[in-house]
Amino acid sequence: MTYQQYDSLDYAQVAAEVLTYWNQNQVFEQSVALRDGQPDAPTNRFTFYEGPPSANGTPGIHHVMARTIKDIFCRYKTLRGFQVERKGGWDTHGLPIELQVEKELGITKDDIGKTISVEEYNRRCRETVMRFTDQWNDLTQKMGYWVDLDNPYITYKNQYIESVWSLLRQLYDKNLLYKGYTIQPYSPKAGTGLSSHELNQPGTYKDVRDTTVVAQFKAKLTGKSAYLFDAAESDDVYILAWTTTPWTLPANSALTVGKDIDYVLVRTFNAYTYQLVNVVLAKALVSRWFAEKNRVENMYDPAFDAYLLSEHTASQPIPWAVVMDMKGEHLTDIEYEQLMPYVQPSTPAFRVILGDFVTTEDGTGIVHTSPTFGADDFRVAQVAGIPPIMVKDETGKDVPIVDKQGRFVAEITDFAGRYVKEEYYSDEDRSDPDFKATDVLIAIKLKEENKAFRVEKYEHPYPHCWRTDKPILYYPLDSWFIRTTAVKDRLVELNKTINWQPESTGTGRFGNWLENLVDWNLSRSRFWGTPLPIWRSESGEEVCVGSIKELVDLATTALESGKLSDEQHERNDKFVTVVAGSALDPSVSFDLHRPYVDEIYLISPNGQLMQRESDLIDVWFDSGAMPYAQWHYPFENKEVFERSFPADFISEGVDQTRGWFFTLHAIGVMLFDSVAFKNVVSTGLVLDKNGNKMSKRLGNAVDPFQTLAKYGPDATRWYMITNAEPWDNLKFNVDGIGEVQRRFFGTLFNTYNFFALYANLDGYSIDSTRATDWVSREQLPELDRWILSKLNTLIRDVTEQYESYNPTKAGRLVQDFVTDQLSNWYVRLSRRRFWAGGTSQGELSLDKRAAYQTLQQCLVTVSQLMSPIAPFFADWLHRNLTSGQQPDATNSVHLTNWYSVDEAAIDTDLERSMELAQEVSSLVHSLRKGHKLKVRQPLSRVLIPVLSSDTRRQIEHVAPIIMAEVNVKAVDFVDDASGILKKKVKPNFKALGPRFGKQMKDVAAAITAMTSDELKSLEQAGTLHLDPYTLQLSDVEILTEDIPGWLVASEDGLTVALDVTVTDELRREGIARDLVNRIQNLRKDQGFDVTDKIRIELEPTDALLVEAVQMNSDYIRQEVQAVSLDLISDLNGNATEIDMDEFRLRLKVVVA
RNA sequence: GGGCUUGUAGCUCAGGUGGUUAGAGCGCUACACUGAUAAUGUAGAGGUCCGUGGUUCGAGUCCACGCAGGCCCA
Repeated sequence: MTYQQYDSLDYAQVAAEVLTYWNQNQVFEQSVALRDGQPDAPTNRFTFYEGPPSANGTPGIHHVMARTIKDIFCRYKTLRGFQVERKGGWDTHGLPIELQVEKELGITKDDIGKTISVEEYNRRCRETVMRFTDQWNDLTQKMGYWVDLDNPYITYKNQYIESVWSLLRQLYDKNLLYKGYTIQPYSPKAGTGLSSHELNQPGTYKDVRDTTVVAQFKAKLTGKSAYLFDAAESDDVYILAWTTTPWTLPANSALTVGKDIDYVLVRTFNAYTYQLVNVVLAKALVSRWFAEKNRVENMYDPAFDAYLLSEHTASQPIPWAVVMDMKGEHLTDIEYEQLMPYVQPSTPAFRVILGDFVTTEDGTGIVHTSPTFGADDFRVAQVAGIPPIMVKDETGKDVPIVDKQGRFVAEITDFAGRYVKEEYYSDEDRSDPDFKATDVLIAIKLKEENKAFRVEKYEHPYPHCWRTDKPILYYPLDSWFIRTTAVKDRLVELNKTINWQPESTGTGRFGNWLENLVDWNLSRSRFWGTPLPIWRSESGEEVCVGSIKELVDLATTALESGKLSDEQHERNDKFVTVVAGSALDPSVSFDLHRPYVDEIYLISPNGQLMQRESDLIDVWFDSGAMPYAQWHYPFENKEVFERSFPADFISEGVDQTRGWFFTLHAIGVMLFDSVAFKNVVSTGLVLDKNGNKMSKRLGNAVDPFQTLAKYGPDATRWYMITNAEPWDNLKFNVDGIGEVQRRFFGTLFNTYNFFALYANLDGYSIDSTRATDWVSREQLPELDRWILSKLNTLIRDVTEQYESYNPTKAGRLVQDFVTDQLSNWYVRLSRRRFWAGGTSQGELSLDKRAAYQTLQQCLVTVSQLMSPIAPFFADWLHRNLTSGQQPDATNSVHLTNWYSVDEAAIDTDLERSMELAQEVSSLVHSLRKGHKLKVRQPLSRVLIPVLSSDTRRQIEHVAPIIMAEVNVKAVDFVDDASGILKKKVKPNFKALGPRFGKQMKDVAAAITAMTSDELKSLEQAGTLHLDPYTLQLSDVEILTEDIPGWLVASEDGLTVALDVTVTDELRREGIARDLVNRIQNLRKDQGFDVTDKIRIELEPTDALLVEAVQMNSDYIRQEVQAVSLDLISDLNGNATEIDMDEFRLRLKVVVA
C-alpha cells in the first residue's frame, strides 16, 4: 500500500470527507450494531439519555460544547466494547415557545381566546417548535455528534403525553400529587398570576411612595416572656415590626426574628399616644428609630418622669434608654396579642418564630409575618406550624382576607370592600380631596389604638404588572404539587450513590438544595404544554386519568349518563369516536393539548359534571419523564425500558441542576425507588473571550456554523475540551482554536506526513496480521522501546481519565505525548534512521523496519486515544495508516477495540533514563548558547557528576542519544571517588519538619554550615551528631555543586559540565559539518530531488577549509549524497559563493 | 441575602496529602537548526499566587473575614 501524502490540510474539508464516508458506510449504525452480542447482558450495555434541546431557537456554540461532552463518553464506551444506543429527542413545550408565538403574532396572553382562538394558538406553537430542526440536524452532523435523530422522542406527541399521564397517575395513587396553594405574584386588575419571567421584564419594578408602619405588637406575659416584663418593670412590652404593606396587618399571624441577631429592649414613649412603652427591636437598628441625642443613661432616669408630666407636643424630644440585650433565639415562642382581631385562626398563632431571611438592613429586624401574602412568610409559618388568617367563601373553601379583585372581604368590617392598593381605585376616586388610601386608614386606626410606633412615607421599588401597570400583590394561588418532601430522605440517600462530575455539584449545589427541598409546584397557567390529567367537580370529586383508554372509558360513561349538555355530548362523542375508532392508537389525529382536552367532560359517581383542571404541568416534568416516555412506557417497549434504566451517563449544563437533573432524579426515586442516572457530568457556561455571557443581543455570540466551517469540528472540539475542564466556564476565543490547530493537529499531521513520505519511498507497509513482519521487542533499539513504553503509559493514563469522566485531562495527555515526546523527541532523534540506507538491497534494515513499525504503532494508537474528542481527524489518520489492511466499508477507528495496556512494554527505568537524557541535553544546549558554541561545532565531552550508581547507569544507557543530540564525542562521569567533586548539602525539610518543629531554623543553619568532613562522616556512618542534633542521611539532600575549572549548569539536582576546548580536529569537523549544511541548502535551493546524487567542485580558498575537506571527505560525501568531491583551483564564473563564518566559499554543485 | 464555584506571567491554564528557587503553552525578545521547512529546537525577559488576618519552624496549598467575576435560588 501507499500512504496518502498531503501538501497541506484543510481541516474542515477533512471532516466533510470523513462525514461523507461515515454516511455512505453507516459507520455510526455499524458501531452500535457491532456490539450487539448479548442484548440482555447489562454489562454489555451503556445507556445514555439525551437531554433534549428545543428546536425553536437556533443552536449556539455552547451546544457544540455540551454535545461534545456527551459524544466523547458514548464514543469511548463504544470503543470499550459497550453497546451505546443514543436516542435523540426534542423538547417542545414551554413558555419560550408561547412567547415566541406571541411575539410573532404581535399578541399577548390576553388575546388568547379573544382575537386568536386557542386552536389557532396551539397550531402556531406546534409549527414554531420544530422550526429550526434542520439547523439542529445540520449542526449535529457537522460537529460529529452521534445520536439517533431518525427516531427521536418528541414531547408533544400523544404517546409521550400518555406516558406522562401514566406517571402522574401513579404519583396520584401514591398520594404524592395534591392540590394546595403557594404565594405568587398576582395582578388583581389582570386577574392572573405572573411568572417570574414576566416579573423580570424591564420596567416592572418602579419606585413608589408607600405608607409604612412600625406596628407595636403587645407581648403576653408568659413563662417565655416573663424576663422582659421583669426587666422593664412594666406590663407594657411591645415587639416592633415594620411593614411597607400595612394592608397585610389584619392577616398577621406571627413575627419572625433571626436566631443570632442581637436585640434590645428599649424604654421610651409612643409618639402618638405619649404612653410609656417598652419595645423590642434589633440592636443594629436602634439608631434608625431613635435619635442619639435623646438617649438617657438608664430606665430610672428622671427624664422619663419629666416627659410624662409635660405638656406633649409633636416636636418634643422623647427620651429613651436601653433596658436589656438579648439574642433572637431568646425571643422565640413569646406570644402576643393579635394586632387587628377581625378574623380568628383555626389553631394557635401569634407568637415569635425564627426565620433565616431576617436581616438588619432595614425595619426593626423583626418581620411581620402573614402566610397568605408573602412567600417567605408562608414557608417559615408552615415550618413553625403557624396557621394563615383565612375566611370561608360561599362554597366553604378557605380564602384569604383579600379577594381576587384586591378588596378586603366582609369580615374585615372596618375596611370591607376597600381596595388594598390605592392604585386599584380609579383616577376619579383618587382625586377626591377626601380620598384616603386603605394603608393610611389602617395607620390612623393603629395610631389611635396605641398600636403604631411610627408611620412614615417610604420610597422603594415595587413590582408592577406589565400589562396593567398596577402594583402586583403577593397572593395565594391554587396549584397542584408533587409531595417531594415525603421522599426527601430517599432522594438525599440515593443522590449519594450518583457519581457527580464535578463532585461539588452533587454534594453542594444539588445536595444542599435537596436538604431544603419543598414540594414541587407542578402547575402552570398556560396553553402549550402537557395538560394535567385531573378532572374535578364543583364539590371536589376528582379523578386522575392515567391513559387514553381510561379517558375514553370515562368519556363514554359520561356520554351514556345522559347528563351532558348537547354541546358537551357532541364534543365527547367526537373524541370517543376518533380515538376508539383507531383502536386507541395514540398517534391518531386527536390532540391531547388544550383546548381539545378541555372539551372532554366527565361525570362523577355522584352524577356531577367534572371538568379538567385548567393547569398545564411544569415542562420540567416532561423532561424528567423521558426515561419512560421516550419509549411510551408502560404501554409499549417494556423490555427496552427496563434494560435502559437507569442511565449510565447523562450530561447537561450546571444551570440545570434544579431542572432536568432534579426532575429525572425525583421521578426515578418516587416511582421506581432508583436513581435515574449513575454518572453525570455537569458543564459550565461558554462565555465570550472577555468572560462575558454570550448573547445575540450584545452581538458577542459565536456562530457555531462559521466556526466549524473555518476551523473544522476537530480543532473546535479539541480546543473546547482541553482548554478548561467541562464544568469550569470556558472563555471561548477562536484564536485558541487556531493555536490548537497549529500546535496539536499541525504537529500530528506533520508527523504522519513524515512517516508517509519515507514509508512510500521505501515501499514500506505493515501487515499486522503477519507476525513475522514485526521486529520483536528485544530487537528494538532503545529509542523505540522508550517511546513504546511512553505510549503504553499513555494508554493507561488516558484510559483512567476517560473512565473517571475527565476528558480534559485525557486530551491534554494525548496532546503532550504527541508534541513533546513523539514529535519533538522521538521523530527528531529518529529522522536519520528514516532516510539512512536505501532500498537498493531490496530488504529494509532491521533498524529501519523498527522505526517504521514503532512510529506507525504510535500514530495508530494516538488516533484511537484521540478519537472520542476529535472523531473526524482521528478517523482520517487511522484510515490513512491502515486502509491497506481492511475492506474499506468497515475500516474506521470508531469500530476498533480499545487498546489494552501492554504492561511488559512499560519500562519506567528507561523512561527515567530518557528524561535524564532530555535534561542533560537541555543543560548542554544552555551552556553552548552561553558560550556561543553552535551545535554544529563538535565538542569533545560532557562531564556529569553523579552520586548514585543508578543515575550513572541510567545516563550511560542513553549516552549515544545525548552525544548525537548535543554533538559531543563522549559522556564522562565523575563520581565521589574522583576527589574533584564539590558537594553541597541542603536540609530536607519534609523529613526534618516533623522531628524538629520549632528548631527547624537552627537545624537548617547547622546543616548548611556543615563542613565537607562532617558530610563525609554522615555519608559513611549514615548518621551525624551536630550538637545538639543528631541527623540521619535521609535528613539531608546532597547535591553536586560544580567542578573546578569547568563550565557547569545545573537544574533539579542534575549538574552538567562541558569541555569547551575546540581542538584543531574538532574545528575541522565543525567546518565539514558547516560545509554539509551549505551544500544541503544549495541542493534545496536548486530544487534537487531528495534522491538525486551530486558532484561537488570546490575552490580551495582557505587552508583550514582544505584540511577540513580532505580529512572529512567521506563524511561529507555521504551526508550530501555526492559521488565526487573535488578541489578545483579555478571554478570560473559558474561557481556559487557562500558565506561561512570565517571565510568565503566558492563551489559548484551539479546532479551527477 | 443564601448555596455552589472561579481568582496563579500580557493571554489560556497546570500546580496529590503544607517543605523554602511556583511551572507549561501562546505571545514577546534573542539565538540555533535547515532531508518534517509557511515546519522545528534552545534560551531569555515576564509573578504582590485577588486582599487582610490567623494556624505553623515553614502557606499558592489549611482556617477566618473580605473583594471581584460566574451560575442557581430567594
